[in-house]
Amino acid sequence: METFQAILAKKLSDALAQARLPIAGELTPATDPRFGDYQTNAALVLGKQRDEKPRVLAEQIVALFNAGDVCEPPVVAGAGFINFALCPGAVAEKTMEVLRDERLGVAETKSARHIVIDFGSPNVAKPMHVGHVRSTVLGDALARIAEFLGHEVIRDNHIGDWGTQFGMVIYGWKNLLDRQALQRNPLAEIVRIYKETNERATSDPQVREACRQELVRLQAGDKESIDIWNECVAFSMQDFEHVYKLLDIHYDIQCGESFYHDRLPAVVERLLKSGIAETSEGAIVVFFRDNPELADKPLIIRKRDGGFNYATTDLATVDYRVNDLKADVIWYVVGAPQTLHFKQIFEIARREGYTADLRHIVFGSILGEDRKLMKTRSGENIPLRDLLEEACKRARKIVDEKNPHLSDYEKIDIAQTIGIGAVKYADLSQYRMTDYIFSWEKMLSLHGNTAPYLQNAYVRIRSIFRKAGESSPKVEKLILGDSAEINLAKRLCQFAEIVPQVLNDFRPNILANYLFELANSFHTFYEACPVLKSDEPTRSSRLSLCDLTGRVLQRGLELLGIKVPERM
RNA sequence: GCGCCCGUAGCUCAGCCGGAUAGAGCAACGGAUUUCUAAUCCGUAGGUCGGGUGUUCGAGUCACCCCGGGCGCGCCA
Repeated sequence: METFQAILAKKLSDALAQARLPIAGELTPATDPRFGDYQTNAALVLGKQRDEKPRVLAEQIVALFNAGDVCEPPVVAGAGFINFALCPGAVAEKTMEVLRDERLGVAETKSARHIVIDFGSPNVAKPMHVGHVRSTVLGDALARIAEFLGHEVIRDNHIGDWGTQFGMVIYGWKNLLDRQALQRNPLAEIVRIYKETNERATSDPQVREACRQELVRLQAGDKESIDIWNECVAFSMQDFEHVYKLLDIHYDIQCGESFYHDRLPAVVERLLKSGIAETSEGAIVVFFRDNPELADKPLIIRKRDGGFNYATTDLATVDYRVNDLKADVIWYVVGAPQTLHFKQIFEIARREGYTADLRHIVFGSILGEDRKLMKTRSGENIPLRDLLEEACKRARKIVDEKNPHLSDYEKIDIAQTIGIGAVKYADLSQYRMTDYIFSWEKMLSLHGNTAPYLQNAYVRIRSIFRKAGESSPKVEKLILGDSAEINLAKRLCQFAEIVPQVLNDFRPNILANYLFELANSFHTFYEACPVLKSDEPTRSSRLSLCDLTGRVLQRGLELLGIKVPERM
């Protein structure tokens, strides 16, 4: 099934061929309804290339354009734009096609890739906090969309389970652990001993040295150290799993840093052998002398003391993903501060001859109302678990107000769907690069571009079907009489154009924005066009539009990792 | 000091490869409802796109220079 955009683009290139003109410009949705439904700037681009008058070229193109029954004869406007207005009949037919299609018109990609997506990546012995929200939610949404488009996706949780911090954790475990506290709340106790050790180490060189010794023992495979480490990892994983369950997120593999531990020496040896790395001041370092941007920013892959660092791990990770997992694309959904680091890693991978497409998907921070990094009043990171539970609690309050008669069981479920959806949507509806200000009021508002607003549109549709006592009707032909009906139908046909766009530049906010506009179009339709009260065949036609709108909303939100309730 | 990112309505934000008179939501103001969930819709008002110079038929978008904010720059991850 082809989108209108694809059909018109094809017709345009046919017309250009007939006019003996090369393909130029682009065919995009109209910037304003006054210009019809689609527009092209082809004549403007060609005019510039060939030094001819754009409007004259546009007239030539229009004359040769075979509109068929898809659109009205195109119109030249402005400096040389060509505008296309769809025929209502074609819209009705296309909407029927979408209605009959499981995939709602979205084509599978013709070039399926093996994509490893690295997202989330929490640290062991530290609770997941707000800082992990964006990576986790964004990575999951990209994974869902890539999968839907037909790519083979491996979701990898690159857990921080092997850093320097373990020297401190193990020291704390041996010297400061409160067994009872550990039983009550394991992660909190592990965090406590880590923090306290960290403080002591800062002021006391002896403690620092002891921690270093613990780290050496762990890395040498000492049994007691490994046991403690295992226990800490297990406790942390429990916390992660709880959060992932709440968020409805899963991973295909969770190869943390420790997974690569015994591969690190080989990485360094290889790079030394190939001459990419060299010894400098006792450490093994990679220089990028011929790269102006990185010339003064070398990367250490083995410390003077013989220890490896995260750069080494990341290089081993590239190796594993490409050679063992057969990835030809790797997406790193990691915050902006690590931009330089990934430039260095990618550059080394390139020098080693890796051809996989490595992308650092950068994103901004979540800020508190004070415009600073979101923290608790005492300056601590806010545990993600608390944040999500707070979201559900607040959503519950709204459900209690709006729909008190629902059962308790139902309310819990609905509150979770709304609360978690709100947190995710607040993030995904924003361009990923901008820092955004976290606000409960805004994200849980029933007005505006929020998850609850979209969920409510879906709920209203479900309500119609409950009242009708029937499921989607069988119709042969849609009747698009009212302008609200035509607009809604056009909007529904655009879903297939929007979804693939998200991956152009990793912008789920494009999809979020589309869904918001769809919900708007639906509400306008809902106001203007009675469904159940109208006579056949209008009734069935409108019921079909409702059905399709519901399915697109549901699928679209699902691609963002957000669920819809049946009532709220 | 060098590098990267950001600066758009009172507030929160869209605006991908340069395209027509810069758009939403919230807040403000004015209308609509004995409802298919008003948890809504329709309308009004609100802007020298941080500032400047340049590139061209055309710049919020590209280049360069300033201003303001954030982040990063060999032995943490």
